[in-house]
Amino acid sequence: MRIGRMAALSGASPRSLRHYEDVGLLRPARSPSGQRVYEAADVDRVITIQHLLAGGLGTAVVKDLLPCLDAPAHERTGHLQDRLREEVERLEGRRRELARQVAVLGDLLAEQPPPGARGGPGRPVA
DNA sequence: ATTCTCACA
DNA sequence: TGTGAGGA
Repeated sequence: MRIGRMAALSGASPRSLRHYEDVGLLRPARSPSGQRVYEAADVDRVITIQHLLAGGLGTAVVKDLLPCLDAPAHERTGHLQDRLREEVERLEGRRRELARQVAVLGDLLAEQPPPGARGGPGRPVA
């Protein structure tokens, strides 16, 4: 199938599909005229890639996990699981850091006097 | 009508 | 990642 159909079936825009190829996530064949030719079996792969990307993984990480996604379920090394756990830990750490920052900014905001008529909001104070 | 590459206020 | 140009 060509890029248009893959886009429709996977939900990834043609733009994204070309991008995935640029970063090495996909290697569709080419027709003699230069058009990308995708295998029907790649639809799942593209969908999985989108899930991983949506989960906040970088393209480098996703690229590293591709062999796991291609390998038959019975001969997986657990690398995928390890990597996902690693990412979850990293994101949870970030979540805690963000919560801390939200708390700090929240406190600062609470200390601010209500916006008055003069010297309204938006004016940087010295 | 589709897709391709390249480039960007 | 979107958008548009210019060509096949």
